[in-house]
Amino acid sequence: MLETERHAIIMRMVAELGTVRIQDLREETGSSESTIRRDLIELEKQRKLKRIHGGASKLQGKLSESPMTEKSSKNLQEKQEIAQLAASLVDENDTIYLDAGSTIYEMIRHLPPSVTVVTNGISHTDALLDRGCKTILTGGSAKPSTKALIGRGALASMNQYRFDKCFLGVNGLHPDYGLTTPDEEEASMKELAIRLSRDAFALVDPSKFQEVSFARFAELDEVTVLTTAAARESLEHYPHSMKWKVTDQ
Amino acid sequence: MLETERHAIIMRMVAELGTVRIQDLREETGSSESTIRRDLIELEKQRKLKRIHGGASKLQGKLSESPMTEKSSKNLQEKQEIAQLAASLVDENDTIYLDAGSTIYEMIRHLPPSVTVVTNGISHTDALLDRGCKTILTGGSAKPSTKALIGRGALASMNQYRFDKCFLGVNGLHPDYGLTTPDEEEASMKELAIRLSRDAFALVDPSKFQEVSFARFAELDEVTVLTTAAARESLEHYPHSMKWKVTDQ
DNA sequence: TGTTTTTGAATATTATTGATTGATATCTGA
DNA sequence: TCAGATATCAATCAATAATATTCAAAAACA
Repeated sequence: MLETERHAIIMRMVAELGTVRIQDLREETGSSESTIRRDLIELEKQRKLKRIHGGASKLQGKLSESPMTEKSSKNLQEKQEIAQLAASLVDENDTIYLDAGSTIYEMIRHLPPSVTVVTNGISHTDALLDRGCKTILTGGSAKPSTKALIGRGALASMNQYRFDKCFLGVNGLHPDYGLTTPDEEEASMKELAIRLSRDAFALVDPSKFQEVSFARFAELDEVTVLTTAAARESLEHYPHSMKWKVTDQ
Repeated sequence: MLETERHAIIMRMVAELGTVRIQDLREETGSSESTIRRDLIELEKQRKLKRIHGGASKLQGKLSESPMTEKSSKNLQEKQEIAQLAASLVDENDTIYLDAGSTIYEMIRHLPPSVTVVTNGISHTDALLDRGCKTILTGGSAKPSTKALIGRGALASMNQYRFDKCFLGVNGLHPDYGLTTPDEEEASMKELAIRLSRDAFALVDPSKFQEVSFARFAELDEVTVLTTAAARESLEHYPHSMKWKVTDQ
């Protein structure tokens, strides 16, 4: 069994189960415990997972996987629905900001080609250009794990523009803690995007409800939250001042 | 079995399976292990696949390089030699600027991982991050054909930095018309890069000698020209004030 | 025919693996 | 809370597998 094959198996199991123990991986791959251990060390170094006593767990929030290798298909289905709703809010000739991240990525193929898009997601460029959109990247440091552009240069670069709308990914949506995301620098980008936009939208799939991540980037009433109809019942736990938009049925 | 046949088989299997082991390829082609090994080395050099311990896997950051139907392999060979020469001029911990373009791309895998790289070539990011370099993109509009970042935003973004060295692609090198390139906006980027760098280098394969393209971005003596030894005889047609560096023999 | 290129086998070098060890962390039941 | 039992971990080492290198035979070419 090749190293890459083992890594693929490990990542798949981690993605599916959330956490796995070394013994299970040993059986699944037919390799020895030492080898699995070494694999986990390697994968942790690549920021693909987190090692825990007895096994490994997936990184929460962080999309260590590329936009293509998606998690569960249910999750993907939800993301696509929300993304489609988000794209439907974009008007012809709008100038919009798109956050990095896989949920936002799903919006691209529903966008009108006439929009001008500013983004800090390097992975979005191919799809945006294919779609025919005018595509502008913020500058800045490329973050290896998510390929998001961040840092001083990215903020300065974004600050040159103003947007009709911005669309942001979110890792936690909590009544007390507001909108949060694991990376402080990405949080700064989101924060600035909101300030520079006439309207701000957060794409939140139901798994992010009641979750809290590290860095807060917005209060609950600063953005319009887009989510699935399935989450409708959860809405009562949040302040009435919030703005929501949910998908059909 | 012809070399091209084997290469076709290998590429097909890699494309279908994602990863293949050498033994399978050996059986499939009926060639010896050594031959397969040589094929894989060759295909890796052509950036068609990635060699891994025990076999080969397909490139993941691909998409970007495919439309670039590689010209003659002689041309590629020359580019690689020049790129290697260029990379050898980079010191540990340098901060450098890399132009967009395929010749410059070939430099990346020879760079010391300790360098900080600023670039306007979106296609370079994957390779730079794989290499472990600190990677900074200039912002700006993404040009669909070359995936270069250009325009006001790109210039403003680059202007935040200063470089030890910059490395530029060139389309024409002419005794009277200096260094030229087809796109005016890319020319502006090159021009500014030279101004912001302590040392500027142009990578010029021999087919560009005596050529003239649309937009001039530098005089002949503003940069050090890197080229192959094969071009040595052409050098006398150019002013003596120019600085050259040529590959070995 | 002589020359160059390609190939496959042999060998030396390097990387990966799995077992073993002692150390460290977690769990259990008082 | 503690101590003992158990499980997991990091480090090492020998065995194995994969790789690079070399060389001579075979094939392709002129």
